[in-house]
Amino acid sequence: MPNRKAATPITLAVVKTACSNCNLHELCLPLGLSHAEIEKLDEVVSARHRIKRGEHLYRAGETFNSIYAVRSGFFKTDVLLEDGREQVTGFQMTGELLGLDGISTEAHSCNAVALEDSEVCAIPFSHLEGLSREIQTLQHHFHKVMSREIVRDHGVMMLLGTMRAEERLAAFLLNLSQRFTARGYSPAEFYLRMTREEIGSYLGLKLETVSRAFSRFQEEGLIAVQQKHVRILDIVKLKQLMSHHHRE
Amino acid sequence: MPNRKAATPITLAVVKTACSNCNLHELCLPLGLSHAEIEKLDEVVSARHRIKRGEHLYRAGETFNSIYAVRSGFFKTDVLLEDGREQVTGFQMTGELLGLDGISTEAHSCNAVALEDSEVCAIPFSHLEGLSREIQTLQHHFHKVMSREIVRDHGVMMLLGTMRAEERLAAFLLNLSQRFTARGYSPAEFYLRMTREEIGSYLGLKLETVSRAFSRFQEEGLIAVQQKHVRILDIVKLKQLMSHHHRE
DNA sequence: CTCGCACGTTGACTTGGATCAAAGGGGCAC
DNA sequence: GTGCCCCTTTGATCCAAGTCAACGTGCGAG
Repeated sequence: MPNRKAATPITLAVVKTACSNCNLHELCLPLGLSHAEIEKLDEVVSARHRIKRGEHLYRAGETFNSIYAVRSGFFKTDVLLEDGREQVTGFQMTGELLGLDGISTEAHSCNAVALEDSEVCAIPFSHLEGLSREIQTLQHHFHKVMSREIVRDHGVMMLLGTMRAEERLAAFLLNLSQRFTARGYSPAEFYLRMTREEIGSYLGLKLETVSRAFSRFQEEGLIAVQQKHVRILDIVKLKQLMSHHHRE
Repeated sequence: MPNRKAATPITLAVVKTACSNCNLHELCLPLGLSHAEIEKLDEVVSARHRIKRGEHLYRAGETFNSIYAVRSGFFKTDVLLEDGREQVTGFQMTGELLGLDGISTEAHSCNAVALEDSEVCAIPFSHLEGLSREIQTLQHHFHKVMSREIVRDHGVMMLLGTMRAEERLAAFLLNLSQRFTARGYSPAEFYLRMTREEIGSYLGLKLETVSRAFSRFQEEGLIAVQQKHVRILDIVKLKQLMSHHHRE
């Protein structure tokens, strides 16, 4: 029961971020914190930024200062090779953190691009470290988030290293479905924010292969797809696709 | 209590670890700590374990309690799919940490296997968190290590997602060379501890493809390879291999 | 030391996904 | 509203790596 609402009247001069007013508690950094602890976190989370579709939140090589929590919208992160080859390393949605890769060298090691108009909360990393020396729950949760990123990356390595094209796309769709569900959206129907080429880059496939796999899934009645709109029709078969090896 | 060089081969009582006596300072967790701080870390690093070649340090699904620092030896980590497909997610050598993936769910998410007789220092994770609330340098360095793991994984995703077989093997050899160098070994000559199949699993290739790529490199005078012994003859060309896209 | 078997190499053939090409269609800027 | 360009789909062909097979070989268990 926050009584601070009454304390701050209508004055909205500064659009200060406030984790305590944010409905992303259960997805984002404040998970498990007491109300008093969240208010401490409020002081650390400096500001909210708006990023328009197509704009960079940060670029590889830039100095690392803050990590970012996605308040609303959708991002991709990617790495570029000198010869222009691109690997999308992840897609980030509401409540997920961006910039963890920058801690190691104090410079961002990838690009973060908004795939739709988005808002992020910037969290100066040194402040976060300070606060997590005070609040054990915050420290532990932050470690879990970093570790989860490592586990996620291992999952992608498994996908890229051992799966066939259709398995990869099935895994991708099921992962999206599960993350939309966790955010209160439909598990079976969603809009993709990324192009076929970006999906392909993430999955280690060419855009034509992604497109063909979508068509095949549709032919077989697993999904209904029209451009970026996807409806999952047979989630069971989609899951089975991944557990069968290629030869039956 | 030091001077355990003449370790009796029969009594394998767990030897007390001491970071302060360990020559891995500059690679391992104590990096940047003062002498007094390292002594605090000594109290936390509970014990050293010997792991014989082929034995598991931990298995996917086991409860997570500690992370491990490789004191000597060589490990691989891998993830298994239900249908038996395996993805090697990494190779760990002296001074590197194992088990970071277990923090997120409090259970290990992969298997860690010794590729040669090895020793590890177990670091109970809750103690490490406790100490890193006290010692800012330790906290920050631990965060850097986790972040470095994420960056490394992104590198592997790039490799798996965009590179051709020979580029992958070149990247792999150069990475090993660089890590051996950092440990004071020759940058140009080393023994592989893993089989062609394990290399293949890590690189998303079949063992025959790995073998053929080795042979090709040898034909072209880039390396001399005989079984697990590798000598790099032309590091410049090996690096060039990676920056050219497939078509010239 | 030596014997057996796991590991490695090489060849012939197959194939899944890449490449090249061409033709819609839909969303966004104006 | 409308026009253009990017995104997507689909077809035809190619090729890098996978698969299948057979034969070496060197290491470590005994």
